[in-house]
Amino acid sequence: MSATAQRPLRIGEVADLTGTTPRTIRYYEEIGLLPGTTDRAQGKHRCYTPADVDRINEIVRLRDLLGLSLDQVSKLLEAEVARAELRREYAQTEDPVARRGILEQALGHIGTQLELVRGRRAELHQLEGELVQKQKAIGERLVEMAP
Amino acid sequence: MSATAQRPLRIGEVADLTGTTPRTIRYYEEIGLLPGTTDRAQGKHRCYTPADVDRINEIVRLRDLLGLSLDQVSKLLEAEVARAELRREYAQTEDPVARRGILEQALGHIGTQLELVRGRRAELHQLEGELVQKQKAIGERLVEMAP
DNA sequence: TGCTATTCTGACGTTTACGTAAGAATCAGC
DNA sequence: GCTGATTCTTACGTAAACGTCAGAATAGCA
Repeated sequence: MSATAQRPLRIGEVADLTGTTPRTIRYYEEIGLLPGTTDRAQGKHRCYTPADVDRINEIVRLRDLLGLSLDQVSKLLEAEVARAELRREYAQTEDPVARRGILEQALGHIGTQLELVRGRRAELHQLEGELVQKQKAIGERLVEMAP
Repeated sequence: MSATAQRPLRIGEVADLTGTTPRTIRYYEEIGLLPGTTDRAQGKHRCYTPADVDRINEIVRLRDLLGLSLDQVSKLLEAEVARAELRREYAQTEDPVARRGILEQALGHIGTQLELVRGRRAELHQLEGELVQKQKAIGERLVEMAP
């Protein structure tokens, strides 16, 4: 496999990759949005993986696109943390009933997020319609004015 | 014409109608987002029209749906002062060229708003797509599990 | 091993968008 | 004209989401 640079990332690089700042990343860790790198001696540099970058990008998107507070994002992603937990369980159980239940729960969490996104999109659609109406109205007045 | 209650509205009513508070409305006036009711003696109650309600609703929607700062909203709506100025000019000029210019400017502003709304909607569309992908993946695993 | 860039940990500062409280004034109804 | 509800102005308070600064420590490199 061609390695995509497995070198651990430092906080500054991650900040650049996610359009944030080191301070922001530390803050997210501070409020529990990001996992405090559990095995890290006091004073040592934090290091991150591409997966962490994905996660931060996800946070930023929920924050910016849906206008959620970090608290709300946290709750929404708690479902995701729960999913990670569930995946661990999933790998460890053989019981097909349990596995099915876990997957179905995951489906539910994604469903919640989809509802939010679709709701927001519908509102924007409505707003767009009204703007187009205004546009038309003005356009007509312009036409009436000077044919 | 059946009158739709031409009685001027007070700040508390407007707040209820727009899902805001009197404080918020005064604040918007304070920062120039709403017109300081020009003809109002110090200490007298503010009074509003249904048009004002519409305007506040517009502000709230831009704020909430697009996540714009009040400063950005202000710019997007052309600081109320400038708008009032334009309306005055529009009403006072007979020059069709000037009137056309003003209307065209209005069209431009609406165009800007439309771009924002559509852009945001596209981003949400993208996010929705990714969520649906995840959903499908899980769904397939469920099907594979127990047909 | 030494140097320089980056990061670390507090801790206080800042901005936005209001909330809240106080005391006086206004307004609608009786 | 009185009264109770609402509003007025002024001013300080607040929560969220970081910014910024200081002084020490670390990491990568020559």
